[in-house]
Amino acid sequence: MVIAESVLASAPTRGEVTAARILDVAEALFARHGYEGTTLRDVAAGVGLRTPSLYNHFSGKDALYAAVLERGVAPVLSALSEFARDGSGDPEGLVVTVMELLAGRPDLPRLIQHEILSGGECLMPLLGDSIGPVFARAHEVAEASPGAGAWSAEEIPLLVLAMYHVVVGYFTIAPLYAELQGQDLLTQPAIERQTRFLGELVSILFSGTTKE
Amino acid sequence: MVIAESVLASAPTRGEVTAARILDVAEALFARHGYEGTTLRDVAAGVGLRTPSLYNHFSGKDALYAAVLERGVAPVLSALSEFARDGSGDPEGLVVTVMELLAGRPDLPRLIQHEILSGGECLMPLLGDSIGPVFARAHEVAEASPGAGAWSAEEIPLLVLAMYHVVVGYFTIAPLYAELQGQDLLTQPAIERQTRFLGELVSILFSGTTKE
DNA sequence: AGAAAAAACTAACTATCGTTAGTTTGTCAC
DNA sequence: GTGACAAACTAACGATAGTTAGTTTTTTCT
Repeated sequence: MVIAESVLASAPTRGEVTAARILDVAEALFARHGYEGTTLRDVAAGVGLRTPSLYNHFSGKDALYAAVLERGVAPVLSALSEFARDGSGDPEGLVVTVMELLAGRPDLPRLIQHEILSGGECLMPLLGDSIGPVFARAHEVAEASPGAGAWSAEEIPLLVLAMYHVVVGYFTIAPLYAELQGQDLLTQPAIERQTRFLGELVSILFSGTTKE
Repeated sequence: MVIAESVLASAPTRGEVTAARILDVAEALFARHGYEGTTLRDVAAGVGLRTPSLYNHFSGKDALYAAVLERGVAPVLSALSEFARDGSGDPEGLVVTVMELLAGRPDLPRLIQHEILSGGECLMPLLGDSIGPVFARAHEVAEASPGAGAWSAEEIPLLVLAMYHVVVGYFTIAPLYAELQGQDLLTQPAIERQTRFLGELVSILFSGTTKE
């Protein structure tokens, strides 16, 4: 059996194609109903398969869930790592990058939030050492900002958490907001507005510049 | 044994006592594992009962969940309504009030987040017209602030959503943060720190005052 | 074309879910 | 005390979950 192919890969196997389709359907269902609320029969039906056929691609429900989570979280983590790697990454650029990433996969934030609410036992192994550097870099940026000293050292992590929640929460509350205010937050103009808003937020909170 | 009774109420029936205990256990379990992930057998075991005994107090799992949600969400909604009722409520006071509320019931934010992730179909009937006035009042405050015009009209709802997510998200991510950074966000000093942080955030974002 | 491997299928098992029926225990008014 | 009612119990049902075994179809390689 030919193993995973990289950049110059050959055409994907039939099995790899259906495996990807399974991941797509499972991601949507896990994001909407959580792990316990999602049934393998629903996943199979979404793909157009019978339940046992899933076992030709994944060893079980747990493994499928882990695969969905890993595939979904990977691009975000790599963006975070790149931001924290060299000292050149600015928070505003990170926010824009992450927003573009999530806009293309609006199920991902809900998937991650479900995982976090359930304790994050499946997410934590994936985080590895991608998170620590982000906090470190946030400290650097905050201290080098014009309004230096505005935030105490113990407040920086709270600021990072706050930014995380604002970014992710926007997507998770979109369905409720649609029914509550009759406005779809996931349209392209709405997402662009939110991205602008986040940019201003970062500018105010990290650089200490008041809005003009 | 004489139990603590509310201000002017008669003594609670034995049934009311166990009903309250059922609600307590169910709230904790629903908050941790969500609706689908919580089993009535676990609820009963947590109370020290057999599963069918739950049906002496609630007509089924759905009704129990609805009761938990209603009891949990009521104080928050009344705080929101009071904030929006007369024009005197300031955002900082609201944030402090809500933080005190949630600090006393740290399961509540996770319960609400689970509900929102699942579409909020059970939450929405409870919201009624408690939410609209909050947005309206936010507009008033933002426009009457010293840095008036700093936020455009279309950004005010985003600001309200952002504040909501920062407040609620703090509690939902606490368990993961504990394992990730080895720090418990739910201790009293940590919550007081977060409350101060939120106060500064509101001050900056609503009043337009830069941190000194 | 034909053999071998991959990937679909049918059928069914075990466990556990929410729920119901019927019974026993406990509590309180008279 | 004794009857009446509330609230616990035991036993079990039907439905559905994840999973396995065994079989048939489809693809792939020579």
